[in-house]
Amino acid sequence: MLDKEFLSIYLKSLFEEELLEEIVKVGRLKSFEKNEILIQLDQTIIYMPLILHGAIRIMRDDEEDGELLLYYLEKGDTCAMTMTCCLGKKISTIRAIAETSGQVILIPVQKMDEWLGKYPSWRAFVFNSYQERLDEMMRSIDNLAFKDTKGRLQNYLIEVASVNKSRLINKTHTEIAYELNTSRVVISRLLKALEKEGFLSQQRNSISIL
DNA sequence: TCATTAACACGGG
DNA sequence: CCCGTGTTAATGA
Repeated sequence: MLDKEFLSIYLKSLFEEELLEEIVKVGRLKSFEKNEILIQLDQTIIYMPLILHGAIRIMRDDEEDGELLLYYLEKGDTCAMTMTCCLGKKISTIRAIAETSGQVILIPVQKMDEWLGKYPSWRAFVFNSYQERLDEMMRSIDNLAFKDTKGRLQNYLIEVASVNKSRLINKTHTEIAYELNTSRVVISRLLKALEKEGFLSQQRNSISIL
């Protein structure tokens, strides 16, 4: 099912030959559909996901306070939370949901550990991913701490447009409110305001950024 | 001032 | 009829 030719299309620039072969040997290809829940809260992680294409949103969960979008994962990314979970053999503190359909390679935890010492390119990849996720988190925190809801909404829309590779955003006000952890009334009001400013146009069930 | 909750009207599918 | 949207009124941080 997994063959080297196929993998090379996505990962050639990232890893050396032998590592690609190992990935072919132990990795499992998984396709996912839009809105599929890939990792649930409190789930034990046994695979590390490597994203070939598509986008996945990572949500932080809080019992009292609902959920909040942390960041998106795209082609070539892997989940930093998963990596810490794997190394510490911990359960997940996040939820991963498919934003679009796509494919991932699942790599068993033991292998990811083993490769760290064996392949420089893997080591670089892991640290790099970690660094990138940390940066993303910092951006999210800045967003939360220093921007008003309108600014957060604008950034959110731009990010969603970017991962979906489309200016059309097929989300309802309710869904957006949920991901930004605010109420729908506010989203409706702000979207209306942004529409008046000429930042976007609205249709039922979708928004287009101009 | 701006967010939240509840309530209601309107319209499309 | 149900859902998504627009709006208002009351309350709170």
